[in-house]
Amino acid sequence: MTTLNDVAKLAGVSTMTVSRVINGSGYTSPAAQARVNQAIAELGYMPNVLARQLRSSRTKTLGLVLTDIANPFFTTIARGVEDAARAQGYAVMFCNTDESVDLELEYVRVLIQRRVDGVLLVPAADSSTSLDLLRTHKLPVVVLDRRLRFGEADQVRADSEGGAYDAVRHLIDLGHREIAILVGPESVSTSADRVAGYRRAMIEAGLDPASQQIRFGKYTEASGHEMTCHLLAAPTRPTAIFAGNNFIAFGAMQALRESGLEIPDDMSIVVFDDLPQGWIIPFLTVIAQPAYQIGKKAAELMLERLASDEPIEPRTFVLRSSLIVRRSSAPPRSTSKQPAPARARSMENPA
Amino acid sequence: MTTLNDVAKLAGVSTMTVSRVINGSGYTSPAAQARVNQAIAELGYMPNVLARQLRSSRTKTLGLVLTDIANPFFTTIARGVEDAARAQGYAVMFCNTDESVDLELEYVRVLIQRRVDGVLLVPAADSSTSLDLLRTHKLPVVVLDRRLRFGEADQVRADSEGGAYDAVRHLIDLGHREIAILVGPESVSTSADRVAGYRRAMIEAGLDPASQQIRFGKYTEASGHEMTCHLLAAPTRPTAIFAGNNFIAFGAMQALRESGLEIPDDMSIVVFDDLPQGWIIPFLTVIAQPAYQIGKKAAELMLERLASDEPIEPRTFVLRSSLIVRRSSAPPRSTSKQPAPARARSMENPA
DNA sequence: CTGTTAGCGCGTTCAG
DNA sequence: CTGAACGCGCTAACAG
Repeated sequence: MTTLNDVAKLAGVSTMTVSRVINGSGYTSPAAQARVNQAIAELGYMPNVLARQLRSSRTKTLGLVLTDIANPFFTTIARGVEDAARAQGYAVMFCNTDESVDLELEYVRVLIQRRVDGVLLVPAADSSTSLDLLRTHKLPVVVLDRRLRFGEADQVRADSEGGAYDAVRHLIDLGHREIAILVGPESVSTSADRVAGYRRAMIEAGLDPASQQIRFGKYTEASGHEMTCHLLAAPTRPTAIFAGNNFIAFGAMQALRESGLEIPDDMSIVVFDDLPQGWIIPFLTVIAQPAYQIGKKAAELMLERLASDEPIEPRTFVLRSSLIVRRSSAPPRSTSKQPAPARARSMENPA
Repeated sequence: MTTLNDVAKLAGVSTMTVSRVINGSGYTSPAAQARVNQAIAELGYMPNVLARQLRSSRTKTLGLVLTDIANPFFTTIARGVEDAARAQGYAVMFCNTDESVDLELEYVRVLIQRRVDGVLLVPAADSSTSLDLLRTHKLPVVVLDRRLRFGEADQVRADSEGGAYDAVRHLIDLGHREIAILVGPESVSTSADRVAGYRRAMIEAGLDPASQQIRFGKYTEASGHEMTCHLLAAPTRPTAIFAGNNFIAFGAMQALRESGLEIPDDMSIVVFDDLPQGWIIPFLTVIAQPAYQIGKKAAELMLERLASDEPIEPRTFVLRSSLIVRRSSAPPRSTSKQPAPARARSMENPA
């Protein structure tokens, strides 16, 4: 590996002059600059960022800890983070926790040891240990997608409560009265918030949430499948399902297929989470979250904090999510009493 | 930040003893170990990996440069890489080139400057500059998904030629005679190989590839849409489309919908690339690539090379891809002359 | 078994 | 405008 020293020797100057030329800091004579630049080109020299980082104790690297990068929602968030980070010369390290607190903690340790400048975190169920550790080491944190019960940190997420309200309201407007909701772990805020929005819509419509099927599981296809099977085995079958995320919806659809039930004829389905345009025959009625914006905004908050000299008060951004009506939701077959038209709040393909 | 020195002072030993305890290298007395460990716990000390890296000039970090992490094929590869890397204490830095040679080069520069130990690369169209740069800096490279025309490096990819042959053979067996193929850039090996497999199957069946529609574009939805529109506007319309990847297929399906054409009644479609189980109503007949295995194998080759003292000859692994017959392919409507049954080579849901 | 010395490659500080 | 000295935090190579 060629070093600053090699360049300095070849150019016949000191290492400091080379350093100054590279970083454009301080004063250097045009003559020196030319010689240095030529030496750099000749040697194919590339600065050792490691040494620079050790010296400055800033790595220009962010850690992004999320539950599953295979989920397009998080993939899109990741792109938002990366684009915003790269724009300011930051790199990103990705970590998949698979919703495991232990893995999360392990990754947080790795990120601390690698001295990232900040961590963007989608906290698993109970991430207090990770967050404590990060606070101890004075690393700034931005919490993504989920609400934080305790502690202070910047937070960016979509409006789960409002989105769920819109989704359920849509189903009620279509005439549904028996509406099941399938969400992830009760301890994850998105689950709780989506159930809260569900409850609000039901109560507002004079329906009793207590008589409905509200199920907590995991945000996975397998869990969605299992919960739906239980749902269908129960004595009173709902006419509509509100799935807490896209994976749960996939599992639910699989279970419905196995039972020979058609969507939306036998069962309407509305999903929290959209898929990228074109990934599926436009079919699912969804609550679309601004995933890219969530990632971008989170990275920007972090970078702003890192760039600021004065401490910044923790900020929380709740981005709007929007109902997109497609073909998976329709009035219930038997009881088409109130054929109130669905009120789409967004275009099919927003620009 | 607490340092080795702080720990050493608190434990009343030298920094070297602390270092030895932490790394389990050399001899240390149990008494010293105990005192050091207690001091570490007391201070919440975490080693500064940066300094360690600077000293040892090994970062235990791999760079993964791919074209688009939004593509589930690459997402799955990324998981394979990450899992294999983490198993040996390596971290991974992800970079999205969006198929741009310039971005690729920029990222490769970043990775070199950050002194990653090796680079896993899905080369964009003509990546010789990036590869040259990597070779100059003596960084080991594993090339993923695509074939390398020149230069030597480890390579891991799926069998594009054989997979394409199987796909087209399947369509021919169904009775199709007019089969279009839509692929990515001609300069990308997967495009060329898939066309080669296509040609072999056609010729073997006594059909003339030259009379068929063979189109090169990009591996994107927009390109798939555009190519399909051209396809449909041509005087002779094929009865089947072989789409070079999933995004091209999405664009094609969109174009078919716009033209009011039904799949598979009016047009059969077979796709190179599967989606993760459950992401779509099981519908598309596909050539499934072992994406996770590709990523895992590539990372393992790299780690093996990094761990080895002696130089290792470049190795190439071509993994089998497999036909999964679903509902998007059927005999052509008009000319159901040879209703030869499709020979599925894989179960619908392989375990 | 333990400590001392030296230096990884760079940038800050302060003299020239 | 330029250079010399020093240290970021850690570990390899020697002593002891």
